[in-house]
Amino acid sequence: MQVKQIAQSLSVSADTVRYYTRVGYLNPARNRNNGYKEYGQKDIDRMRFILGARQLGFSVEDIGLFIHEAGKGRTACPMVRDLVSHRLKETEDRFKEAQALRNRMKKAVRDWEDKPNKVPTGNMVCHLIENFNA
Amino acid sequence: MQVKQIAQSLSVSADTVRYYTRVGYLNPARNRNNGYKEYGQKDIDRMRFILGARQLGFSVEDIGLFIHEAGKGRTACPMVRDLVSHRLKETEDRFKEAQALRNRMKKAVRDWEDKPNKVPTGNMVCHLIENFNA
DNA sequence: ATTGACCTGTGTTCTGCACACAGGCTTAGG
DNA sequence: CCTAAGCCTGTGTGCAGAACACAGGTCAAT
Repeated sequence: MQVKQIAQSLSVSADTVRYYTRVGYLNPARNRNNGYKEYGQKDIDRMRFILGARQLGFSVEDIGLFIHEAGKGRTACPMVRDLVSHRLKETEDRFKEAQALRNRMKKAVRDWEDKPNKVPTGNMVCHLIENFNA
Repeated sequence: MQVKQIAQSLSVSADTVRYYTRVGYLNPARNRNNGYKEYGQKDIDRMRFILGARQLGFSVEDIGLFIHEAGKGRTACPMVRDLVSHRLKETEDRFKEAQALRNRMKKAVRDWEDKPNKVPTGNMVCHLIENFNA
């Protein structure tokens, strides 16, 4: 199974598969004839794990820790539990930040509705932005 | 005024100031003696514009467009108005995505509360992740 | 003059892929 | 048997928006 094939069967790009291979999370065999990477069921299962973890907000590095731990025959579950709360906090922060930004932007759009365009004066670039109050 | 000083007076890092200088948005003079960059009021005003624009979700590249336009003596306001709605949509998307991710993560934490840790079996890395249903 | 603390500019690193590119493979036609 | 077209491959590089590393310069106090 070549890179394109496994990529398609998991609905990701071939580059994504190459990336996870590059960082060592997938370990395809090599075709002796042409040097192409040969992926198998093990790689598919591994990819599913990776994609599942990404869907839960874990970083690629986190996933490496899990894989490493499991590779030594030990349970990675405690690490998963520990890290998820950390990542959840980060996500919560990003969520709130995006929300606040969205609100600022909406306010800007409203405020600007009845303001004119102006030619730049002095060091001013755009009065809309410079005079906007968060 | 050296980089550290302007950075502090605007509550950003010196690296941030260096960055905007590197991309050409700030144009400090050079101290003939030591080659250090010398920032002035113009740079402070420019930095304020940049930071204000960043607060409104504009990309660094967007800001470059505004500066370029204003530099030619033309009003950048129409570009600002055009771009803000585009960026607002992006922000809205990121907001929703962060929200969805947060909810998935919260559900995972709840679901996992009454599930045990398990030693990895076969190609499985962590059953918590592998068996989680979004 | 010399120490030591601080500061500087430049180059490199980060995330998670996407893209560029030269070359190899495969298949249809001649 | 050869060739041409067209897909595929691995490797190397690029991206935002800074943060970090580092060798060396500067400056006040000795």
